[in-house]
Amino acid sequence: MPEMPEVETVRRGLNEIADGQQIIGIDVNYGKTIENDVEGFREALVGQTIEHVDRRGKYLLFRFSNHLTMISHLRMEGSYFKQKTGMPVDKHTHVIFHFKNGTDLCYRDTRKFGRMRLVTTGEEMNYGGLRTIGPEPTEQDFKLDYFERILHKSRGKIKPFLLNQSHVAGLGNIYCDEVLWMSKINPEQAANTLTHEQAKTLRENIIKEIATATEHKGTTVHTYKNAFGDAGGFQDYLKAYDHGGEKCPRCGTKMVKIKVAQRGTTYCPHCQELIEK
DNA sequence: GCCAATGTTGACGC
DNA sequence: AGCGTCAACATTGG
Repeated sequence: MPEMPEVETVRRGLNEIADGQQIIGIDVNYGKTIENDVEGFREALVGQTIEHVDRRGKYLLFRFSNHLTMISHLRMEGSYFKQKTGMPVDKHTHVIFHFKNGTDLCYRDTRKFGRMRLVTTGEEMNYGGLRTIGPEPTEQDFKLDYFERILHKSRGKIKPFLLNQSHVAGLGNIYCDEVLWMSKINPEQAANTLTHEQAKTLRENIIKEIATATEHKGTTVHTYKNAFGDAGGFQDYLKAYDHGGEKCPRCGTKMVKIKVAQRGTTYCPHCQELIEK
């Protein structure tokens, strides 16, 4: 369940249950989840205490007492949950952190795409997508002049542009369709043809949408229950995503679902008419 | 059986 | 170099 509002919701949940907890053992049931050598990972963390969990874009950053940081990315279906030590886990639970207080922090991921990597704190920005990650989608970090500058350099369509985390962090397929619908911009419009007004509107909608979805603890679709973040309620407010074939809430035209950059994409052909240039 | 699913990345081409 | 495209990763559900 992983766009930024969902990851932020998970982060808040983790801070309630994992902050200050000492790890006394780790079970790894699927080795590929851990990008480090699994034995080294275990040895480095057993005995350590989780001080806090931070977030950058869709990446969770577990801060440990001994100057270590665990980068955790949930990808498509990763989730965390807590239970009492000794309770059984199913076959999709790949990593279990045993806490000294008699609880387990479990990582579950049906598609096995999620990854964890242990690095020295301060070095995390040198790994994976964090190397090139763009600004957080906030008023302070995501400036209009920056957005317009990179839009004009682009050679592609606006939707894949927004999905690229090096342009702006945090948007995924759901919120991308939503902000384009809100902004009345066709997902296939060339990014470098957006007008000043369109760029301004789109930026404001991105900031607003991510904040509002986070307030609602994110969106839950096609996923399971009982995991952090899955208490999300924002699915009730989605206008475009998952509404293909239904009437546009703004104009009543039938919404269309197409494929853009290999991702399902829903939009209103009337409100979001494609402007060629 | 076929396709699609809240994501990222490495390989390849221009 | 940098950007865009697309297959691959693995599993489940319609």
